[in-house]
Order: sequence, then C-alpha cells, then structure tokens
Amino acid sequence: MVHGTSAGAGTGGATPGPAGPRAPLTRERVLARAVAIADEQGLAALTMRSLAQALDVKPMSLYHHVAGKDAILDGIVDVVFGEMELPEPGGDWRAELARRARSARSVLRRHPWAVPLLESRAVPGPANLRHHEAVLATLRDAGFSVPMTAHAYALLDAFVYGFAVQEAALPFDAGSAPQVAEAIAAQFSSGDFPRMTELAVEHVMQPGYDFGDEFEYGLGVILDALAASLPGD
Amino acid sequence: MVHGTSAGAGTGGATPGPAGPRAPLTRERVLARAVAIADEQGLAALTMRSLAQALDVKPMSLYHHVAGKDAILDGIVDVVFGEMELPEPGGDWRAELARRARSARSVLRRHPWAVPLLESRAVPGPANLRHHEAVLATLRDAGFSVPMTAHAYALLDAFVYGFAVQEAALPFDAGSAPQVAEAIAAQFSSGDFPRMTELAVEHVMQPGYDFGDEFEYGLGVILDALAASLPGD
DNA sequence: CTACCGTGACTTACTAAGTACGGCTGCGCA
DNA sequence: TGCGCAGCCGTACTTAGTAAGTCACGGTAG
Repeated sequence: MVHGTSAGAGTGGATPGPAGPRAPLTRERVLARAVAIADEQGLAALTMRSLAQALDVKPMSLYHHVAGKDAILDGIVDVVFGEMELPEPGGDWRAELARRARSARSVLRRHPWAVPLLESRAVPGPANLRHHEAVLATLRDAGFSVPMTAHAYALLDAFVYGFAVQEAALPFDAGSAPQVAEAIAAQFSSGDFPRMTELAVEHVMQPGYDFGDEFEYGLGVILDALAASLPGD
Repeated sequence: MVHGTSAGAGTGGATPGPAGPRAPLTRERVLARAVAIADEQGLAALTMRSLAQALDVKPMSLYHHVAGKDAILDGIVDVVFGEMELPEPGGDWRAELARRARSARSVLRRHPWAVPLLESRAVPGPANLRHHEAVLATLRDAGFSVPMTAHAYALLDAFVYGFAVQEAALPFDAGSAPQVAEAIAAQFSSGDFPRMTELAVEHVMQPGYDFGDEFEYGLGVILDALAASLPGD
C-alpha cells in the first residue's frame, strides 16, 4: 500500500495526479481491466483479488460496481461482442457479412478466453443483442426469407464460433508452430496415425501454411451457398 | 457416513455385495463418474470432493488414479470423443461423414459441458486422435487432395463445434422453449430489436420449429460444396 | 458552522475447493 | 513369517469468492 491508508485518494477525487491516485473505479474500468488480465494471463488468472490489485483497490470494493464474478464474466463477453464490426444492413450483403465474420474471427483470436464463455453465458448483453440484430437485418434486407435467414444465421455463426474454437485449441502461435508440430508428430510417428502425419508433414508444417486461410475457404463456401439460395440471383 | 469408518469396505474388497462395497476404483471408473456428475449437475459441480463422495471414497484417494483435476478434465473430454461414431474410411464418404457429424453433434448435446473444454485442453487424448485420423482417412480415401482435405476438415469441424456451441448456449430445452422465448422477447419488445423479434415470433416460436434442423441444412451445404470440389465428380 | 446522511472503499472472516504430506492396512511374494 | 507396496484415509495449507460490518469523505439542511 504505497498510497497511504486512505488519504492519498481523498484529496480531490477527480485529479489524476502524477503517481496515479486512480480514477473513481467504474463498471467500465473494472471490465476493461478484466479483459486486459484475461488477455495477458489467461482467464484463470482473472480473480477478484488479482483484478482488485490491478485496479489498486481491495477486492470487496469491486462489488460496488459489479454484482459478482459472474457479472464480470457476462460483462467481458459483452465487451468482446462490442469490439466486433457490425454489418451494414443496407449495403452489399455478401461483403458486409464477410467483413463482420472476419472481424468476429479476429476479435475472438485476440480474446481466445472468450470462446468458452460464449457458451456458458446464457444471458446476452446489449452489444450481443445489437450484433445479432444487425446480422439478421442484413440478411432480411438482402431478401432472404425468415426461415432462410434462420438457416443462414445458424450456419454462419456456427462456422465463426467453431473456427474460433479450433483456433483457440491450436497449441502454438504462428512462430512456434514447427517445433510443436514436430513434437506432436513424434508422438504418433509410431505409424498409428498415418493420415495425420501426412497432413502435418506434407501440408501444415510446410512454410507458408496458415490455418487462418482455412477461414476464407469456409467463409466462401458458406456465402456462395447462401447466394445461390437467394431467389433474385 | 453410513457405512462406518472403514470396516464396511474392508471385508473382501472385490465382492460386489448387496450394499455395494464399491469396486476397486480405477481410472475408468473415476472418469465415468466424473462424466455422470457433469451431465447431471453441470461442470461446476464436478469437484474432487463431489467426485470422491460419489465414488464412496475420500478425495485424496482419487490422486492414486489421476494426476489431478486437469487430468480428469482431459480424461472426460477423451471419453466424450470416444462416444462419437467414427467414419468408415472405405465407404461412401458423404454418408460416412454425415453419420459422424450427426453422431458428434448428438454426443456434444448430451455432454454440453464438453464444448468449452474442447478448447482449453490442448493435448489430445487417444480417442481424439483416433477420431481425427478416421476423418482424415475418409477424406483422403474419397479422393481429396491433401490441401483440400485440410480445407474440408477445418470446415466440417468448425461447423460441428460451432453448432454445438450454439446449442449449448440455448437457454432452454425443447420443452420450455416457448415460455423462455417469450420472456426474452418481452425484454426487447421495446422495438429496439425488430428483426430478432420477427425471427422469434414468426419462426422460432412456431410449433414444430426445431433448432436441430438447422444442423441438417448446414451439413448439407458443406457436404455439397465438398462434393462439388471433388475432381472425379 | 454543524448535524446528518449517502457513497464508496476497507477489514475481517467464513466457506468451498485443490492438493501436498504422511500414516495405516491388507495382500502377494520370498 | 515377514517385507514391501498398492491403495486408501486424515490433516492441513493455500487460493478464491463473497457476506457483513466499519470508516472516511463530501454535500446539504438547518
């Protein structure tokens, strides 16, 4: 405790002094820090205590701004949704949905801890709702029927989420891919898994391979299929 | 503790008597119970203590069969993979992959807690490896090139996993769908989300709607696209 | 100027969970 | 018969979430 018992923050309350006598601690600040901790040290490192310490505050103070840890998890999921670009309902639906899908993928790649949370948090936040609404509006404005919109929506989101799950499960970042792949390959070099070995050695471990390219392939397949089902096309 | 301090179980050790003086506690038994607990009470209810109690054993005894909680999580993920039907590499690739996809979906629906674990467990278990190998072999035997196999594999699995994420996020089971949907609809009946309301009221809440049907649509789209990319077709 | 009160942060302490460490017991083998 | 080991248990330490009560400050009414 470098700022004294309580006198440090009490001078004005709003003056952001040199040694940073901390801003008044809002829900937004709490969630932003929580996202930062999860990004940097993983979701497991996000505890009420670590979060409080990062905000230069005692754990129980957080409860004045969020209802509890679950509320924080709900909140940071919605922060993540808020970072995704929304499609523009009026324009070129294909381009808009592609842009939105790529943005969602890159956001989920930046926050891989969010992927498992998408599932466990049943109550959607406002950014989540806005996001879904924009996608639905884009599809409907493009001329898709309601049932076809449901199909398209489910398929697109399944792909985006599923791809995020796969990327999050990749044990290596781009730089260390070869070594790790080799280590894994060594595990099943016994010949028990010839097809996996083939794929790894002949393709995935080759220089220039980027798993992210699979995203463009899948996205193209899906958007092509949707376009083909559009009556006016 | 109704069975006394320790005398109850010590009589024979192997005789599965009437009051069930418990089998010798193996890794398999531990994992099976863990799966059962997660199925019945959710992943959060799976603790070393609850697991031990369900096995009529003290917590620390578990550590003689599994390295720790993480090992249990790895283990039950692999149990889940083991429940999925494998595709037959020789046969009709489209039918085999469809069967495998449907099986995977139904398994993940039965064990929704497994979906977030798929992501966080980087080290694949034996059933997982077998599963991937079988899918890859089916694709290669069908005539897909190695790069195309990578595309197909990523797309198929992204869809299956993503669909599982969506299903796991559904806040209701089939029976209670209408009420919950109505409650949610009431939340945004303010008119802020007209497209979501439209979709919910005109389609999802209609009798006979089953989100699972979206799976068949998406699966068909993907398999059609893969078939179209096959040279000999 | 003073009494009052609401807000926000702090202190303490309880409970649940994972697990390290060491002890006890009964069975197989020499 | 005795010895070692596998399997189980008891105790206790550590971390995490959070309930409950307390304190300091600032604004406002009298």
